[in-house]
Amino acid sequence: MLTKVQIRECLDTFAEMFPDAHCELVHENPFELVIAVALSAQCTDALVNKVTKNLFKKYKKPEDYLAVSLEELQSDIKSIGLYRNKAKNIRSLCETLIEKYNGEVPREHEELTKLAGVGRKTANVVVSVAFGVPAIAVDTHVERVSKRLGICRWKDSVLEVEKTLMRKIPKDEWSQTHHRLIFFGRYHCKAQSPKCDICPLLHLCREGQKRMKKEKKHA
DNA sequence: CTCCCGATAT
DNA sequence: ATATCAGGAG
Repeated sequence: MLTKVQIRECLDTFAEMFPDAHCELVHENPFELVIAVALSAQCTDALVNKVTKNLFKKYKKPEDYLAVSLEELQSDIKSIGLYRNKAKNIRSLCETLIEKYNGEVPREHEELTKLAGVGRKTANVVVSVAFGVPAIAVDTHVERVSKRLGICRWKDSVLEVEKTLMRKIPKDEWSQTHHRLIFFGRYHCKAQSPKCDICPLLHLCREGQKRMKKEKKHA
């Protein structure tokens, strides 16, 4: 496990590598963000953006998603995968927004998680990106990077990872760090072929050092 | 824990 | 061919 000073070094390095990391899901309002994040489960941001480009032209309000057949909505998001669940969730989510929230996206985390297809991670993204509330959404990248670097433990659950990160990172840096962790994971510390050979944090990364040794043996 | 699932990288 | 992708629900 990394020390407080070592974690500070990680945060500073993330800042140098990705100074303007941000939410890459294209959206113009909280409603579009909720839809985009709900669609993004087990799918790349790039693909979500490709689909929402047309989707957000066709569907502007919650009512619009309820005006078409389930099959039509499925077909509109099919290329994203998990499309049956996601189409069902979006319809249910829109019904709830209309019935309980006057068609608006609620600002409270607890209310957000009551929406179909919106779990803890998605709610964190929405409160953080749409409403400016400090939060750390732990997705596959944040989890992988935190575990590889030793910011948290390998056996930690997603919730434990989030708690650890909140404990070890100053609150006013949560949202920024969250996006930098994602960029670091997405473009540098990748799942399949991490760039350990050029990583500025290799000296404090057990996992990276292990990988480099293996690579040497293979060569 | 399993299932949902197409697109893309390796 | 297989792993992975801004996860959530049952």
